[in-house]
Amino acid sequence: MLINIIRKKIWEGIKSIDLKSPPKSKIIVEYPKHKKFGDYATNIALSLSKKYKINPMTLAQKLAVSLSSDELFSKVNAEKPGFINFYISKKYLQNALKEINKQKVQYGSNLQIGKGKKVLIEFVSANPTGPLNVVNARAAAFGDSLANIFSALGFYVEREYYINDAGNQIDLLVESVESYLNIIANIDIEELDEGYKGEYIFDIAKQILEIEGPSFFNQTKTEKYKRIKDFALNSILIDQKRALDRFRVRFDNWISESELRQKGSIEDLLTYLSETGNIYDKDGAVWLSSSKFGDVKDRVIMRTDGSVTYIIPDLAYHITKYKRGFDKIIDILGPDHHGHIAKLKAGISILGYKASAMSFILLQQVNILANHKITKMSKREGNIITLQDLINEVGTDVARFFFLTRKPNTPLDFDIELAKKQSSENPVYYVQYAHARICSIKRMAISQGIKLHKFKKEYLMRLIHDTEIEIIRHLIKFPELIVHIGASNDVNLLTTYLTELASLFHSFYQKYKVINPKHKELSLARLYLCKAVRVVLFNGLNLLGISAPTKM
RNA sequence: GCGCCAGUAGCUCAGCAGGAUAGAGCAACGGCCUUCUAAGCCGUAGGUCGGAGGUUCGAAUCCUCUCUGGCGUGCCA
Repeated sequence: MLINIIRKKIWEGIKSIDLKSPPKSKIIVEYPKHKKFGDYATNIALSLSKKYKINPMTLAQKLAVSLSSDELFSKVNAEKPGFINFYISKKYLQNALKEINKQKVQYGSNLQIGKGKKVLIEFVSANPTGPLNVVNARAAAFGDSLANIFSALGFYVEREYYINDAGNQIDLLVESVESYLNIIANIDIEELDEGYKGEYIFDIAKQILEIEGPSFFNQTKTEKYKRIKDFALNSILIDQKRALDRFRVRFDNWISESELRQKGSIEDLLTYLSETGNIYDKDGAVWLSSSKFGDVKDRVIMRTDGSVTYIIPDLAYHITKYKRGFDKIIDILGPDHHGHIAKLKAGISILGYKASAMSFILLQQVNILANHKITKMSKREGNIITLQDLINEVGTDVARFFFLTRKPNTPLDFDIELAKKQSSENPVYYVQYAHARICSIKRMAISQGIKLHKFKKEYLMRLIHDTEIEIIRHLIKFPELIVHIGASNDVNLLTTYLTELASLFHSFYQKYKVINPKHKELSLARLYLCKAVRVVLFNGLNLLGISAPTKM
């Protein structure tokens, strides 16, 4: 990456100037906000000036002079307070296209970063009590794209979905279905007040009756419970998977809570916890001393009735993540799991695992706006907008892009009406259109006998206009951006980046003609530039899980 | 009460690995299709970055306080 090359050169420059001892501080190289300050800039002279008691400007000038002979730069300037601004030479930029077009789908990848380290990303993990909602959709888009980015950075990534198929909410689900069964069969007309109420519950009840017939009711209570539970869970999970599939999200692992419980992991965990001496009895319940490990207070882990609270199976589950040897464990959580993080971290520390290997990304809520008013959704009440609905309304590409333009921890108002109405003005189309345009140009070029295999690298000199150079400048930042996102999890920066690239390209398209049979060399050079833009648009969209159409 | 998140243009939001004149999209206004797709381009207008202090050569960005909104703070998951 260019940014690292520059860092290295600055470092060498510093050594060549006789400072008493070379500095240990990191060399920060950044993109200046304004073009007139060059392509890259460093504040190293400012940050070193204090330590060495030198005037920052003097130091900057010295460094600038020593670096300006490098052919990578057309100019190296020292500026006002003590910045050093680097202007990349046109020749370097022109030649950078070769690298992009050579690497193609690999461009932007950087396998050296992850070096095969194992990353586990758990996301969505919705309760199997109903269809996926819009927060789940946001999590799906975000988690999947983040996983794509980690893969591009050379990590070994697994996407994981944890199925909470045990606990109170499952009992409630079964009771809800049962009440509908009774209603359909005229055994009872009362709807369950506290139960889940969506149409899907009704459908499940109907299907059970269709399959089992009236003899269903002859079974014992426990038999019926098991029948309903198995059928309902299966049906809901299939539905969730189908929706995720349409959303282009595939999980590597589906981990079932009840299976974990069956394997005895809860008992093992409880035994281990009591051995560590971090649990105690109080008020007839068993408590975890989580407050000693950063939680705001101690938590009940076993109720007076002997059942365990949610934290225990979840902790048991998280231990498997460590045991499976992941170096980096990422949980993407919904807003309601906010209070859960401290407990989990405390538990992990108590058990002697490194809590620092875990990171939690909290997604804020998604409000659905209808008639410009927020509609409160509740799975219990069955009035949710599902992922399926969302895909039907706006499509996978739009929905994914929309979710990914926001950083995770800002709440997101999703105006369905607007998204539908403005679908032709949506930024995703803007980016996709740039891609489609390039494909269109390519088709036209071929039809006019201008073929890229006749391109020669000497033609690159013909790319001299600001707009052209500007595009290349942007293109070479792509790998740097992907690395940055891998470190910061700021997936939203990629959507911004692609929008900027599309904007530069549209501008170029408007200003210059690519195909001109009278100027074959120029045409081929521009075609080559287009190709590189297409590579980056394609790879970027691909990382976001969004299609790159060749025609629109 | 305590904790977390947010507060930036009329609206929705970027920017917050401290940097040099705070950005985009939508909405508004004015232009551009005989030429590779107008789902596009060019231009105009719009801001004391919630407020007050502090750290720094330098703060939208870091720290403290404060106001507003959301969420969490279950022997629910």
